[in-house]
Amino acid sequence: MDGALRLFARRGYAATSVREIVAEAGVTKPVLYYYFGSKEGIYSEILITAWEDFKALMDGIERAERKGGNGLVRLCLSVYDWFEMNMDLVRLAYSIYYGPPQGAPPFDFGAFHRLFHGAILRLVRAGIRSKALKCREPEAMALAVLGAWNGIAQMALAAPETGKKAGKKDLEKILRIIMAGMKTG
Amino acid sequence: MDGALRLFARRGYAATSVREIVAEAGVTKPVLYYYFGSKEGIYSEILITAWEDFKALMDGIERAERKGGNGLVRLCLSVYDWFEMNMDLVRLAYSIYYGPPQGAPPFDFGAFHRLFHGAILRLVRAGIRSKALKCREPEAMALAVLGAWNGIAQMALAAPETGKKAGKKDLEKILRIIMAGMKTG
DNA sequence: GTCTATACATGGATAGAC
DNA sequence: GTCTATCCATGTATAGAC
Repeated sequence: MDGALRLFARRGYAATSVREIVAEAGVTKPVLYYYFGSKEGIYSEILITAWEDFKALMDGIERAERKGGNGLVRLCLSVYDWFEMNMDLVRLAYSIYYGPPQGAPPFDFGAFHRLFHGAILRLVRAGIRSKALKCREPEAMALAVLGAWNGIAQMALAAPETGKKAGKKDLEKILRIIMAGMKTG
Repeated sequence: MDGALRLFARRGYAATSVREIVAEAGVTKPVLYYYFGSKEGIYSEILITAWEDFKALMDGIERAERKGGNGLVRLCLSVYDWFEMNMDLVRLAYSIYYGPPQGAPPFDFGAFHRLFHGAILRLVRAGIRSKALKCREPEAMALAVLGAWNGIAQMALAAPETGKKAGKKDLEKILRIIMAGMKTG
């Protein structure tokens, strides 16, 4: 599954052949069909596994949040850490969520987006309630934060091409700029 | 070329067959090979044409800028108009620039990005010189603006799935929020 | 459970008539 | 320049031995 994900992320779903996948894993075709049933099968299995992992991460953050307060910036940075450890998955997800399905079976990539977006929105609202933030449009504010996160993540994804190495530090910097206009006082 | 672009954007490069392209255009395969040489040929031709078009747009904005002043927000909105008229192209471009090449021949999608980014950065610096903006980090500021643009564009691209219809108005709103922290006074 | 060998569809691309 | 018919590589998937 790791090898298949790497190939899907680097060549695309349709452009990756079963031959390449099994070669990468050092096995033969019947092995793949025995365990996953089809090319679509291994693809779906990869995504379901990743989704469970992401849900667990967000659950953990949510719990930590309840007993201590973590903050918008911290949330974004934690998710960014996960992103850096799962870049292949995110590359594949982005390319299909925002782009063409490439012949791959349907998958609800929006679920990742909604879970993250929801967490941001909750924190923004909490900030407004506690008067740490002054903005009257929490929805737009959440979008601005999410947009910043996406922007940096995408620069990192495009990095091999551009040479620019966007990272956590840039994310922090931009988040601060955005929030400068929203903070009270 | 229009039909091919539509298919590439909706199914992906590798997942689109020459058969489908010629069927969409109402011709036969030899016609495509006569005019474009190969599947890669028609793909490259589409992208080169789009790139010329985008360059012309940015040239026009640049000229208008020199004699009158246009502003960051206006620039973003103009490019957003172009985006809305070329969503198929942008969908394809995003999916390959940020994602896997899908077996398509190399193309410098970064050029679009650099041209837009450069224009934003110039306007930010001009704003700082004229003391309309107070930020000391023009690079990060430009990234925040570009990120906002990308965020809205991507929500629009994902819209068929999510049902949320992000558009020009949302872009304007978010740009205002971002700039609230950067404006002087 | 894992291999070799192969079935069968579809892919991109072309030959050759008109 | 545009067609019909076809070539050949590659694709996913499986049969059947071990």
